[in-house]
Order: sequence, then C-alpha cells, then structure tokens
Amino acid sequence: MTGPGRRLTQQDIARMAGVSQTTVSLVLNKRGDAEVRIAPETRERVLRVIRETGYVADPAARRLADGRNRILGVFTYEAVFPAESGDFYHPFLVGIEECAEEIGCDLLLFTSARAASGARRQIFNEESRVRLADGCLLLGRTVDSDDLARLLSEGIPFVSVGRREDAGGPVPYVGADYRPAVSALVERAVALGHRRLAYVGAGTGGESRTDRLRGFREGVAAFGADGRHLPPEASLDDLVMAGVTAVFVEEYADCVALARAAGECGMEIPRDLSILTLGAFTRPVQVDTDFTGFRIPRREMGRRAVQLLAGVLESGGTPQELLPCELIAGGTLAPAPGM
Amino acid sequence: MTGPGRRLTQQDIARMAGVSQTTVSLVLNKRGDAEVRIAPETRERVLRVIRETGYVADPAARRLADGRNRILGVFTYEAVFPAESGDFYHPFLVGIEECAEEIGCDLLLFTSARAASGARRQIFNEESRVRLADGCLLLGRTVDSDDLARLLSEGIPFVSVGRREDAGGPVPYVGADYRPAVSALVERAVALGHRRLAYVGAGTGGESRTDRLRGFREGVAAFGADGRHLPPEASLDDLVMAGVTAVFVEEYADCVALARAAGECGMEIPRDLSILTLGAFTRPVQVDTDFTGFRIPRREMGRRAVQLLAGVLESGGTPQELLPCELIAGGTLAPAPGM
DNA sequence: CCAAACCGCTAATGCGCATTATCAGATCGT
DNA sequence: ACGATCTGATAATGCGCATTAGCGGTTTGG
Repeated sequence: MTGPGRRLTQQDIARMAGVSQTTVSLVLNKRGDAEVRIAPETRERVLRVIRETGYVADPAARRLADGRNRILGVFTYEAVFPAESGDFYHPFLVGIEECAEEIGCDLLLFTSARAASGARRQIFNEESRVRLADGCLLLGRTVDSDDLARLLSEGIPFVSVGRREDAGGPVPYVGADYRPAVSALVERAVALGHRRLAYVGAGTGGESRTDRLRGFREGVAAFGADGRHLPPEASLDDLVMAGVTAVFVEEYADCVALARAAGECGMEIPRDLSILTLGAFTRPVQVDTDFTGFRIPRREMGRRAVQLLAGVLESGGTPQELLPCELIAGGTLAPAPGM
Repeated sequence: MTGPGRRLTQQDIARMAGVSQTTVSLVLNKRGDAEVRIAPETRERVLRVIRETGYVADPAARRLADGRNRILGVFTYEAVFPAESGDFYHPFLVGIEECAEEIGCDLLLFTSARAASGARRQIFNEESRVRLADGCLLLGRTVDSDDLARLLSEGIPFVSVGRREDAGGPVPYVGADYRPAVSALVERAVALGHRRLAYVGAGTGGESRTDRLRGFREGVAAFGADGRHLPPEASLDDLVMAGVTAVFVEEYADCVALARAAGECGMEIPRDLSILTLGAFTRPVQVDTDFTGFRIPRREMGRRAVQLLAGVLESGGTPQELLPCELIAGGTLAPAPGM
C-alpha cells in the first residue's frame, strides 16, 4: 500500500488528484452540501485516490481545527479494571462500551490521572488529556466535588454515573433510584408482619448511601413500622436485643458477614431473622446465599450515560435521570417470627 | 476559578504573565535546558499564573505540534467488556491498565471500529483514530493479517498480545509460551503411566492453537507415548475405543462437556480417564471442576505488552516475547488405570 | 445588452502548541 | 572604547485540517 515514509496528508491526496487541499477536505466532509459544490467527476476522482491510498485524516489536526473528535473520556477515581475492587466498574463499562460502539465513539480511559503521591486520582492534573475528548463520563462511588465544580465552570460536557448533589450548579447524571427500591423492600417486610426494622450501614458518604437511608426512612414512615439506623459495625446481638426481625444491610459484605454470624449463633435465616441487601449484586448466581434485595441496573446506567452525554454534546442541557432497580425476591425474607 | 468562557490558551497565560507565548511554552517543556534560558524570576512568574489559573495544555494541539500524546491505543476485534465473551479480555486489560498508569499513559479504546455491516472490527476504517495514539496494543484470539501488514508498513508502533506469525515482516508481540507448557503436561501424564494420549481440538486457527498442538507433539515425542490428534467434536466413545487414558482438551468448554459426558457414562474422573485443559476460552461455561492444566499469564501479558510498547516508542525494535504458563495441578490427572 | 445570479474551485486563514531563528541589551576582553 | 560573547526573551513558522472569502467564467433575467 503506502511506503514506510511520512504519513499521507490531504495535501498529498490533493496533489495526486490534481486538486487543492481544500477540495479534498470538502469532499471528505461536506457530503452533499448546498453552500459549496463539487463536480461529481472531481469528487469521484478524489474519492478514488483516497480509497486507493487508504488515506485517513489525522484526528489531532481534525480536532484542533473543528473541535470534535468522537471520543468520549472515561474518568474513574480508582483503577477501572478491578484486580481487587470487586468488579465494581465492570458492569458500567459493559454498558458504556456497547453504547459508544453504537454511536461510533471511541473511549479514552484516563488511567494516568494518579496524583504524584499515589493518592487519589484527579481530573485536572498537569498533563490532563480531558480536553482531547468531546465529553466525559465520571465513574466512582464518590466523586470529588471540586472536580465537579470545575468541570461545570469550564463548560466541559460530562455526565456522572451515579447521582450527585449540586456542586456550584446542577450536575448531569444518571443514577440508580435507590429510594423507591429500598422503600419497596420495606413495604414487603411490613406486609410480612415485620414491625421492627433496622438499617445497618453508614447512611452517609456518597449520595447512593444517603439515598438508601432516605428510602428506608420513607418506607418506614409510609408503611408504619419501627425503623432504626445502626452503624455498619453493629453486631448481631445489637439487633437481637433491639427485637429487630428484618435487617436492611447497606454493604453487601456486611450482609454476608451478618448471615454467617447468625448461622454461628444457631439462628436460621430467614426463619429467625430476615436479611435484605441494599448493595451490589455483581454476580447474583455466584453468591452462596440468595439474598433478598434489588439489582442495581449498572449496565443500563452505563448505556444511558453515553446516550445522555451524546445528547449534551448535541444540544446541551443538564440531564438528570434515575433508573429503577429491579427487586429480587431472594430467599432471605420471610414472615416475621410468630406470624 | 476560570469563567465559563473560552478555554485558556498559552496566549492567555502569556498575556497575564507579561511574556510571550513562546516563553510560556518553554517554561512548560524545557525544564532546565541549556540551549534556551529563562530567568528564574520569569519562570516563577509564569508558573504562578499557570498554577493560579489551572491552565492545562490542549492535547490535540500538543500532538499536532510535536507528535506525541502519551496515549496508547487498544484495539480488539470484539467488544472489550465481556458481557458474553467469557471475560476473555478482562485479565489482559487489568495488566494493561496497571502498567499504563505506572508510566503515565492514557488508554484509547477503539470501540467504534465496527464495520458498517456489523461484521468484524477493522483497524483502518474511514474514521480511524489510531493515529491519535502514540502506539497500539492489539488484542484478540486472531488478528487480521492484512491489518498487521498495514500497521507494519505504515510504521505505526504496536505490540500484539498473543504471538503472531510474520505478516510481511516480523510482528512485535508478547505471547504465552504454550509449547513447553503443554509438553510439560504430557510429561506429567507419561510419568503417571499414561501411554495413549489424545489432543482434542482444532489445532489450527490462530497461533495459540497451533502452538498448543506442537507442544503436545513435542511432548509425546520427547517422553515416549502414543499421541493422536482428534477434532473438537470427537466423542467420549472415540476416546475410549482408542484406548486413550489421558485427554488434552484445547477448548475449555469442550473440556467441561467431556467431563460431563464421562460422568453420565458412569466413568469417574480422573480414575478412569484423566482430562487436562489447555485453556482456550472461546465459549463461556460454568466452572465447577478443578481441571489439571496451566494458567495463561494474561495479566502479566498485558503488563508486559505495555512495557514493550513503551520500549518501541522509545527506541524502536521488534520485541518478541513468550511468557511462561504456570502449571496447575488440579484434580483431573491421576495415574493411568491399572498402574 | 448589461447586471445579477450561479458554478466549481482555490488561496488564505486560524486552531493551540513546539520549535527555530533572531534580536536587543548587558557584560566582557583587550 | 569598540567589537565579541553571553543573556533572556520574542517573532516567525509549521504541524494537518476545516472553513471563509473570493476568483474567473458561464448562464440567466429584465
């Protein structure tokens, strides 16, 4: 095909086709424009040369000239590919990739964004390549609010995967709708006779946690039950002492630990205690216990985030969307003891 | 920080610091150069403005001017994030991301490279953004040899993850060293008294398969046994009839199927038949048995590929490297019946 | 019959940066 | 005191592309 020499430019193509660089550019971009006309014959000639040489425009130059790239940046605060982070990002990425492919965009993963000290990643570091992308997707359990503010003030199009509070202005996001999901779980528990419920977990440290706790409280209020909030380190004893019959556990890991502790005390789940998880179901089938809870629509969130970002790029706006969580019946919710 | 207006350029910084754009650029790049001198005072003044404004250079312009980006392209022939492809790419990506982060590079995933018809991806499509990256990593069970040839002839730095035969020239790669691994498994089997061995699988269609088969044949020759090659669709009966006592199965899925079939016939693994897996994942499957075989060092391959690519970018060359596979004892290899 | 519209194309310009060539002033040597 | 060297900075240029203004030449309308 082409020799090993310098890469082809539009200038080269122009020479070969006996036209100007402008014409090549026009043929390449303005397919059937009204303003500028190109004779069909000329167009064909140019296209033929392009085809024969396999010319491909330099994306950097293109970007510099017109400010577009069809590249979406993906920023995360931890490593994307989970060696140890429990496949947290993975389902999101599946959705993101699917959708990016559909709309013909490439994905730029900002893996280099570590702070020098090996601390947390940061978006606007010295060598940041954010501006190479048309827009960005933000992933992470929590996102630095200063980063959000800066993104906002710089007018960089982005969508956060996960709901975010305002940060010097409304933040575009697609999140999981935890509140009605948790509330619905509370409703089910109450319907099965549970009257003393507990939420075990921080309930703070990120919108997703506060949303869960709010959903719990709303559910308790709406369906009439006693609901208490206990810290993550709450023991099984604490629960039993308080007469709790259904526990809503924020962290999945705590959920498993609690079930194990119960087993060791001779309690049977869910006969003696109902346990509901409000956390991650990465692989429902792999797990030994089939907890009652809900599924976070991670993949759909990824897809939707790309769609929303595309929309922002097209016509601006500040989309905010919450996707429903699908309830999972599971096997750890049973009628309250004595019902 | 900065208003919502146009993004900052070096020109802006220059104005604020009362110097020329050139000076800003020099301060930014030539840290302590001998040719061009900048007064410490001036340098400080410029750096201060940069710090205060949070200026970040436009990567596209940078790239256009000096031809570097610190971006590594990642090309795959299927979707990277496996919803159904059995997590094939994932371990590679873990290693790639780790290492890219270490050397301060971002990753550009060419997700948009689908052919129009939804066919196979192709590197050099009309909108290819390969040239935005300094170099590329190629992932995939098989890689189009025309693509390789073009990559080679265009002088685009790249490293293939997986060994590749020459394609109009030697191909830089890091692969798994299947031959000694399979051969070593053969040795173990022979040491346990097995005399009639079989390789079940295509043995063609990609270097990794041919390498496995060659390793098998070499092992059989070296350690003195009867080794035959059967197609993937070979049945359990075929094996039993042939008096085979140890099967080396190329495809992991076939491995599982074979074990199941054996179980249904009342055979006990590995008492009546030893089964060894050679670890080619093409089709997803539920893992349940702990097969004897070896571990393909996928993560290490990813890491190493990035290192090699960095080396190529630095100083050229055509690295070719095979990484050892770690043998897995597993529970499906036992002494031959009657030993 | 002349001005206005149209046609197909190109020269010129700018995007933001890195780099080269050069320049004005200070310092030096003899 | 005057050319030579050194210092610290800048004007100019180019990377490859997209875009705008405008050019000769032909057709049209009144």
